[in-house]
This record gives sequence, structure tokens and C-alpha cells, in this order.
Amino acid sequence: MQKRILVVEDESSIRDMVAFALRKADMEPMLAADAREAQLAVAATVPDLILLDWMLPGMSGLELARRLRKETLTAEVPIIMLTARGEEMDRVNGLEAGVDDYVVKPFSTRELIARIKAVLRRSHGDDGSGVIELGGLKIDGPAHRVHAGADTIAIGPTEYRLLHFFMTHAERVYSRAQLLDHVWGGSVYVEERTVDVHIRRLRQTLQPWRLDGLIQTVRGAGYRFSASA
Amino acid sequence: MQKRILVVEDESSIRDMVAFALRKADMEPMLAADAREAQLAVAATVPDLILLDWMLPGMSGLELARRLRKETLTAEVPIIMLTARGEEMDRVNGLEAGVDDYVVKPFSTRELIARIKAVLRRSHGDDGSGVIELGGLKIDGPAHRVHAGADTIAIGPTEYRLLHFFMTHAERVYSRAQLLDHVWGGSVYVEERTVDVHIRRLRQTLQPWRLDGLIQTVRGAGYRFSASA
DNA sequence: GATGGTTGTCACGCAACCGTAACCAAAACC
DNA sequence: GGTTTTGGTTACGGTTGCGTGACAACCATC
Repeated sequence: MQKRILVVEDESSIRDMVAFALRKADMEPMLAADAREAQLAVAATVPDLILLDWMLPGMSGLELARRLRKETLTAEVPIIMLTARGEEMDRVNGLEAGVDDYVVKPFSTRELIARIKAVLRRSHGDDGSGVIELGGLKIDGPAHRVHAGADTIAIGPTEYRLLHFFMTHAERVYSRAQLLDHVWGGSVYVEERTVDVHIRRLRQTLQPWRLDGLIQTVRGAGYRFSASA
Repeated sequence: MQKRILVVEDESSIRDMVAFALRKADMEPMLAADAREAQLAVAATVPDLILLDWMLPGMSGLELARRLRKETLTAEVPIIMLTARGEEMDRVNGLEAGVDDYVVKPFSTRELIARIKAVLRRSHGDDGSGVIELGGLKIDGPAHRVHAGADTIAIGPTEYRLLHFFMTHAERVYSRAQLLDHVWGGSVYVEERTVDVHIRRLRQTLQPWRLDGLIQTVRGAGYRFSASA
């Protein structure tokens, strides 16, 4: 199925270049020059991924990312930010806003496409219905349910959000700080070790189905959900 | 290792400017004023990257790009095109001809060098997705994993950081002090000989896959990661 | 206001990991 | 051939990071 990519970029030459590269890679570009246009576009059709320039007229890309994350429609849509050299130090802020990846300008179109595909692959298993199945575990977004084979797994709210984040971002390591930002929402302050405890609880609820191995510890780095080994 | 960049540009002032910038960035310029000179130069020495002006006397840069793509010698060499403003609509044809990137005139030398480096990085196993493959070893940054073929290699935190640094800076010798700086982070003080021990440990973890030879000792200078022999 | 469930924090313990020193092997130098 | 320098290898004490169990605070429901 063709993926729809929303490109929010005020510089027309970059926008056109990206649009062409997307078409060539069999993806459908949606173009917007500023935050307002972006919001209109999103209201019309929800894209599969959003490509967001860091600097935009009116509202910064970061601010727009925050708002999109709060909207129900776009909360789950992955975001890739385009940053110029020297804006890199702000990655920290971006990760707090729930940005999935960064591409530093100047970039080659191949590099950009590779990143987009990587992010889409990560949120893969999601066929658009909101149901994801990975490693014998099935999470049903709309129904807010978790299944292992025929069984339904009883799971608490935080555990559910954590698991959902992991399954939409599989095969990638996230630090405690990143998990707090993505799952708890950057605004509240909680101890980093709290993540450990919830990881433990999640593993414990998955244990009866021998699925606790899906959540792996990467010493010194964080945690990873992985269906392989 | 010095990279050879073939510059095909009929305007001598631009050619000289680019040549100067390349030398400053530790790259070796090869100069050509038209398509014929370019083909002769390529026949003599295959460059690592080709910088091609859109407008050339005799044959258009685009046409030359197409021909170079068909030659076995140059089929894999990345191409960056230089286009004047207003020629932008033709990007479409360029991308179809297998051009890797564009730089629009007028450009700053800094931007040009940045683009060149980005494209070279990609042609060196780094496609921008954070996964690098060199000498039968694959390191996956986002997943924080190391692979040899189908196997996943278990590796400790410091070993991982060391390997990651080596693979992003292959074919170059680094002293113990430099490695401490880059891998440990300049702030903490540790003995230089500590590096030896971690090199040893890294070699040991790679040994079962006969990949320990990738890390070479350069007596009196330091260590080097090399995929070639 | 009692009950059951959920959440964040802490303290403890264990295993993995790290840095250092000491010793051994191999070059390089004279 | 002997000495010096450089790197390889090993063993070990100390530290750190993570898993775990316990617990108080909170919330909703009855």
C-alpha cells in the first residue's frame, strides 16, 4: 500500500526535491509550507509519516511536533525532523517532543528515503487497522487489548502504554529518559528507575505465555522490544 | 585515505574555487572542462565521486551522467550535479539517470563539502539509517546490536562504543589518547593502557567469527579498523 | 470510609563490567 | 646478543547497573 508522507518545509526547492524522491520510492507526498497548511492537510487526510523542518515561518517545527503529538488523530504518526547543522544540540528537546528520528541538512535523497523506510518499518506490523502482531504477541489499539494466541492478557494502563510504544517502535533501543518522554509524556517528573519497575511488571504479566523475553535489557543503554532472538 | 573527486565544470573560476575547497577538506581534485576530458580522466583513474555541471559544452551533464552510469568502471561512483537556479524542474530527469544529489548555484563551498561528505559516507556502507556494514561485520546503531552474518554478537557497553567508533571511522589510525577522547569522553581520566585491554576484549568477542583481524595494531601509533585485508 | 487495584519510590543484592597492575612476548634499537 | 621499548594477556578488587520485593500514596468504585 502506498504510504502518504506529509512534508512540512518552507523552502520550495527542498520541498520539490523531496517530493520527487518520495514519488520515485512509491510514496505519496503531501506538501505544506508552514504550520497552518500542515494542520489543514492533516485534517483532510492523516499521513503515515510526517517530515518536519526545524525552522518554519510562524511556529517552530518543534512546537508543531508537540501539538501534533497531542492531537488524537496524529498522536501515533511518526515524525522525522529536518535540522540544519548547528541545531543538533537541540536533539534533546526533540526527543522530549516525541520525535522519532532526525536527518541533518544537507542530506542526499537516498539517505532521506532510507531513514523514512527505517521508521516506517519500525512502526510496521501496523496495517492501518491499529492492530500490531509481533513475536506471538498481538496488541489491538482500538480495542485496547492484548492477546497471546487465543488468550487475552489482563494488563494495567501504564503497562499497556509501555507495551504499545514498544510494539510500534520495535527493534530499537530506548533509554529510560526516552521511554519516560514517550510513554509518560514529557511534562511530569518521575524517577528514571521507575521505568525499570514497569518493565519488570510488564515482563511479569507476559511471563505466563513465555513472552517476557521480547523485552530485552541493553546494559548501559536502555530497553528494546525485539521479536527476533 | 584521501578521496579523489572529479570536477567536470567549464567555468574556470568555479572549477578553481571548488578545487581549492576540496584540497582544504583533504580531498584530491581531478579537473575536467568538458565531457571528453572527463572521460579521459575517468579512464586514467577512477574517482571516488563525480561533481558534474549541468551545462557543459558539447554534451549536457545529464547525458554524461547517463553514459558514466552505463560504464562498468563508473557505474557505482556517486554523482552530484551542479545546477543553476531555474534548471530545477529537470531534477526529475537527473534522479532517473541515477544522480545522487544536487547542489544549486550559487553555493557556498562549505555546503558543497558537506554534501560531498554525506554522499561519500553513504557509499561507505553508511546509508544514513545508522546501520553500517564493513568487512562482514554489521553494527546497528538504533537497535544497539552487532551482527556477523545471521548471528547476533553479544557485546559489552564499552566494547560496543569502541567498535561503533571504529566502524564509523574505518581505515584510519587512532592513538590511545584519541580513542580515550572519543570513546570514553574526554572528561574522565583513565590510563592509556586501558585501551589495550578493551581492544583485547573486543578482539576476543569477535574471534569466534574470525573477525578479530579487523582491528589492527599499528606499532608506535595506535589502532585501526580496516575491512581490507 | 472500606476495598481492591495501580503507581512511584526506595533499599537490597547480585552479576556484569571496568580499570589497573603485573607479567609475558615481540619488536626495535644499539 | 643484550637491552629497551612497545604491545598482548591475565587476574583481581571495586564499582555500577539492573532485577526484585516491599511499601506508602493515590484513585475509583461500591
